[in-house]
Amino acid sequence: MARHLITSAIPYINGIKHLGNLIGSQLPADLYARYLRARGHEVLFLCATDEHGTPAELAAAKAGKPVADYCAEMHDVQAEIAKGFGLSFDHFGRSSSPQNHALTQAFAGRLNEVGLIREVTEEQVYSVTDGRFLPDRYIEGTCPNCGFDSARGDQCDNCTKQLDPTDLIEPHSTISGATDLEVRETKHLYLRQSDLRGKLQDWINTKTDWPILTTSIANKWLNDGDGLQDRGITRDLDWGVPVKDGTADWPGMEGKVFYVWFDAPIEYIACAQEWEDAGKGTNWQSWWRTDQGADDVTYTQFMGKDNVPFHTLSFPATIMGADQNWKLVDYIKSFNYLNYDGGQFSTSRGRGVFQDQALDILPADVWRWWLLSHAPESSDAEFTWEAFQTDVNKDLADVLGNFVSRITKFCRSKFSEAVPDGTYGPAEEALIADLTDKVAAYQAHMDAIEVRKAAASLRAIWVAGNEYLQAEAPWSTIKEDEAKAAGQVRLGLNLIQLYGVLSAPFIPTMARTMLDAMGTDEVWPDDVGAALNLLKPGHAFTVPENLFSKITDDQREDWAARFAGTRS
RNA sequence: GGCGCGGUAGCUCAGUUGGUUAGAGCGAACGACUCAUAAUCGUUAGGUCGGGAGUUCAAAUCUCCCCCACGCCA
Repeated sequence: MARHLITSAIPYINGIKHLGNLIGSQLPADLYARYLRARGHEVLFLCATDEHGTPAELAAAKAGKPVADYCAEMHDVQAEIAKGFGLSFDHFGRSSSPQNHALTQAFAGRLNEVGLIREVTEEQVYSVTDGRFLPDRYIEGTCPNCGFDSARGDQCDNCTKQLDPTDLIEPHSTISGATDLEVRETKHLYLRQSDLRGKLQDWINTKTDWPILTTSIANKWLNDGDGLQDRGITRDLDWGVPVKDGTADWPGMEGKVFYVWFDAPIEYIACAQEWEDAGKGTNWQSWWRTDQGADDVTYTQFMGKDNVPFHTLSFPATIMGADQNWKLVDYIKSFNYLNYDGGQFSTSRGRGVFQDQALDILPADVWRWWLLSHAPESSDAEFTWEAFQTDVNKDLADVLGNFVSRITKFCRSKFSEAVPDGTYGPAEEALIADLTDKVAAYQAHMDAIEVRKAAASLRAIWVAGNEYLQAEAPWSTIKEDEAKAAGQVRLGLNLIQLYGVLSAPFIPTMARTMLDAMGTDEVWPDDVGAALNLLKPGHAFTVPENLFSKITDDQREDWAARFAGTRS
């Protein structure tokens, strides 16, 4: 038994996420967490909402609510959706928690103490009407190069020329439309990441087993141009973690907050503290401090590719720089994007299926199975309604669901709703040997977090059951040798139990239904032969409702039309 | 413009350090079966592995050039 710390990238607070966000981190993380727990390991699986920054403030303003209230509400909404998808977080925290405030400030104080913080005075555009400094992308005006009237402060989308906000003609705030903009001086803190470049490079170089996607992105940032740059870790905003030097005030930094990308990863740690404070566990330090028991912890992070630079460099820079025995990540599993019907999912245009809508139309397990079996591991993946329909109908209804139906109903009609008494012969021994290999392959893929391959091997295990039934044909056997047929049915019923256990990480609800119908608990089949003898003759079971009803053509067409356009 | 991941059967994808007739699932055709959600099982067809050149006894797999798609950055 080992100890595994697992974190999923924390979703941003401003609204409900689409399916791409789900398969990009939370869902595979949950798969892995469930698998490791099933294998008997000790797991701490954490996630949270990422709540600070300008987009949260703007979303709250749009909703006409104080930002703190807005975030609290949206946190609950996201927590409910996560529950709906069966995400088995040990705690779903908030980056705005008091624990994260204190820890973020403590990290900053420590980094300052060891000389890794420098102060920089820079000029930024201030909007008098908005009462705030404006990030470049929130300023628009006419491009001095091409005359395009909606050029942003960082770049003109029309002629692609890179701009400074001060280059714009008739600049205005995109938040309020205000034109009374002025340039003001403001002071910010920078983390001297460049000082840590060598240490980070050495560390990344040891990670030869990481996905190429992960290390290539890290190396690019370490080596492109002048190499890793120092990074501003503060902002002129109201909503965030107030800048402090540990617990002391930071002269000249009054009224400023830490940049969201500084405090968000620290929430991974603070979340463990929240977990303990919520009474869900004890000794959170034993998961995060190598001097307090975390030496034997394996830490795995899941995220989309856009998050990789922050997890391979910025956050490790914080951890290494602090030099206080904080746990570094052991393995980063990163994902590409899921596209929707030939294009991108678009939150702004409401294109694609959002998580709440997905749960409205179909059970979570259906989404879990399709998304996981098509996880964008090696490249971007493609969601189409046609593929989704044929895949889930085939896999979940025809291969798995129908297997459960045919064997339970056959037993009920020819024997009873109890496991019949019959022995296993050569055919059954051959199946056990075959399944022993297939289960080993499944475990190997799960251990390696090869999500698609694990799904394929699980499916092969389901198919093996149908192959067996087809070859042995108990419906024919029973006509001349009832005892032999009884053995075949007993094996078939035991297979349902086996499938329930093995499938649980992917489709926990259906798996639960299968195990409940068989009246058994979840016991991992370390010995497949023993596992297929778990249900003894006489053991009562019930015939479950169909595990999954197929998606009809009408439903598919309806949904395809409904989610193509704008979300109301 | 720079960089990154890709470009393998109709579709979605596998292909370890280069090595016998390039694989899987879906879809298709045909056949078997009839217990079951008209489900299942089997067989077959199908690819000059984006294009070109090179290295090698041997390349989807290495090198160079080009084309295409997507993404990131400036």
